[in-house]
Amino acid sequence: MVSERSLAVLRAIVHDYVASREPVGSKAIVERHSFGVSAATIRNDMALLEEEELIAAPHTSSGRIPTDKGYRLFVDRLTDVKPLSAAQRHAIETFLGASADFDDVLGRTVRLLSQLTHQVALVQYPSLSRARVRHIELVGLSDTRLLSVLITDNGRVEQRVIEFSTPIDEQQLAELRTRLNGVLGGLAMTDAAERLTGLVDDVAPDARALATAVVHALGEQVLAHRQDRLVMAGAANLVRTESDFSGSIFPVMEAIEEQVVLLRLFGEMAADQNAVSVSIGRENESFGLGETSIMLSGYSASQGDIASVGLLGPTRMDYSNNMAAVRAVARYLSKLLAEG
Amino acid sequence: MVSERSLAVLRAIVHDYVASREPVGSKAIVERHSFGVSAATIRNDMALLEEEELIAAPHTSSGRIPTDKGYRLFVDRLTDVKPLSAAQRHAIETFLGASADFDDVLGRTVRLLSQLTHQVALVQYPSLSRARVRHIELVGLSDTRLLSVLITDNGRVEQRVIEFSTPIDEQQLAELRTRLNGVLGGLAMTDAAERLTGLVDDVAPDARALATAVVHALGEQVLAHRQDRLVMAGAANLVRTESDFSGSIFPVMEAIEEQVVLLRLFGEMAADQNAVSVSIGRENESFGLGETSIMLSGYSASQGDIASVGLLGPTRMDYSNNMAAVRAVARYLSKLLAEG
DNA sequence: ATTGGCACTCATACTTTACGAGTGCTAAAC
DNA sequence: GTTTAGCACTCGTAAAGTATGAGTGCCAAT
Repeated sequence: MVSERSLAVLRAIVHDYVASREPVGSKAIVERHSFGVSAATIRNDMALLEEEELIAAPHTSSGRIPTDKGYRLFVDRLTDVKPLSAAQRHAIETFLGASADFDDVLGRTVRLLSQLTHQVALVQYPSLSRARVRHIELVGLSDTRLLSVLITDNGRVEQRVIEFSTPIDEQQLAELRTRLNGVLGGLAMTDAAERLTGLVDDVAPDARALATAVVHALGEQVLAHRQDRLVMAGAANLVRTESDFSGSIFPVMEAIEEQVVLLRLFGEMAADQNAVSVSIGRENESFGLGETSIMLSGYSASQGDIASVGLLGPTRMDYSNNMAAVRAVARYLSKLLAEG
Repeated sequence: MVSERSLAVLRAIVHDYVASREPVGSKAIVERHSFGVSAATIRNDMALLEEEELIAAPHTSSGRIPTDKGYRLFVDRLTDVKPLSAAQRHAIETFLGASADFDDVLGRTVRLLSQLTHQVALVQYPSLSRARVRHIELVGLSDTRLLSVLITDNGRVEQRVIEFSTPIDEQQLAELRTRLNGVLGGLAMTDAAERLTGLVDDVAPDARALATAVVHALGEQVLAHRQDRLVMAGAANLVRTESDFSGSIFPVMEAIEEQVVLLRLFGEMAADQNAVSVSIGRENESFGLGETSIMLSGYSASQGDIASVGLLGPTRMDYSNNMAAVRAVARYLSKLLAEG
């Protein structure tokens, strides 16, 4: 069992190592923190911590650095979420205050978060499932190409091009548009999706082909287009922290750009709206991100659709500060979207 | 004056240095290329090239590497644009073939180009000026918030949220929508912008406030929203080539993420549709990109709107291959957009 | 449980030495 | 005039040896 003081020592080690990037030794601890005991005592505590695999030595005779397990314990039990500084609060309000459309808000959000934390910030587009259909527009682009635009009541605009082998009949198109808006307008997406299936049957046979294709495309817009987009900012920060990675940051950069991996990871991590969940180091190994930590929090788009906002960085990061920033930004974002 | 053979030597040096990243010496040149002369002769040529500042020595007694001026000469006069390999052609067609909407096409384009060149690929959104208004949709999001959606005949969808201090009258909104579509539908953007100004005067006084705000917002959507967006892919490639930079790539990454700098740079470089323009090393110093080369070509969106597509990477890059790739992708992109 | 003392470890920095790729120059050959 | 062989010289890099010192682990005393 690890004593209370041992844990305090762990906290000190995490703190100092994050700040200095250098393995911290017993002597440095007694100097920088007021434990009121000697270095030898700290050494005993450190031996304990090492036995528990909470800290490790990069080489035989050097200071210790926290292990992933150490960070985990630190995050779960040793850090109290300190409130943001006044300057940080102010930054959030000015940065997100003057907001325009949805895309814009998410864009500002990631840039803000990456500035606050000096890490790569990420935000996921919320699923459309709880939004309501506000308007559907069908616009012919050419004889055989059609653009369907789906507008939701929370300001999202989703578009899609539909290709036909035979020319589109303007008349049929207008009827279909009216009909779609009449039937689907105001419905929640999930309900709209259900309604879509039955819709084709009522259409005059000669307009059947058109209707089928459009309905199919809309269905995909609503369903398949679930939570498959991320916005990112601050990739340069990954370069800045490059020395925290044992190898190259190339694979990490690739994973970030690929998005697919991150989306899976986001999916697996719970997106609690009132907490910040953290995934540390090797916990992300299966995603090729064994040396990075990801932290995220849920935010609610209107109607209670929940998506995630968070950040990614080297395992050695300022968890305390970053968690506070993620939490604050997530809350502010929810608030902002609820107002709109 | 530099002899013909000296230039051939420069070509060899550029080629070998780009391939190996190592300063190339006289001996290596006679080994790898069949000049039919001895190393000493090559040395004489190299002395000439050095006098002309086309090559330089990293340290007194080592091989030579091309200077920016050397690359410039190489690009302007020594490289012949080789056609792409069959595999590359194939990649372009399969990658861009199955295209959906405009955003999607540009997204695929950058990813493709970054894969072909192993550099950071960039593509600029074309201005809307020559596109035609296809449809304008005004959708109330709440009492005081309005979403205006502008759809062009080439499939672009631009959106904007407009905020009001007083509640929106649904009736007035419907009228305004009908009127806007009636007046602007089918007009080219530039003409539409002109028409907008006179439009407010004809509106009933009590709807004046609404109309003014909407017209103002639309004006901005059309005009201000000119060429201010870039899509990027392959940032990881910058990390891969990190060793080609003397310092950190951090500032370069920042510039790329900032976009503003790049957009200025894009603006200053000519966007010829039939050529690839290249800006090398110190030529970009004023943009904080003194160690990178940028190359781009124009592509035409429908109706002859021209924007740029290209790439960015370390000065030491395979200009020959990359120029071919940029040119091919730009052409294919133009063709694809013309068809659509 | 804590502490001072002390031997031991080992990464880092520094110096020295050796090596060799590559140049520049000169004088001879073509 | 151009090309070439020869050779002295430079200088970065790698290898090897040496010193330093931060930091540990352990033990016996408090």
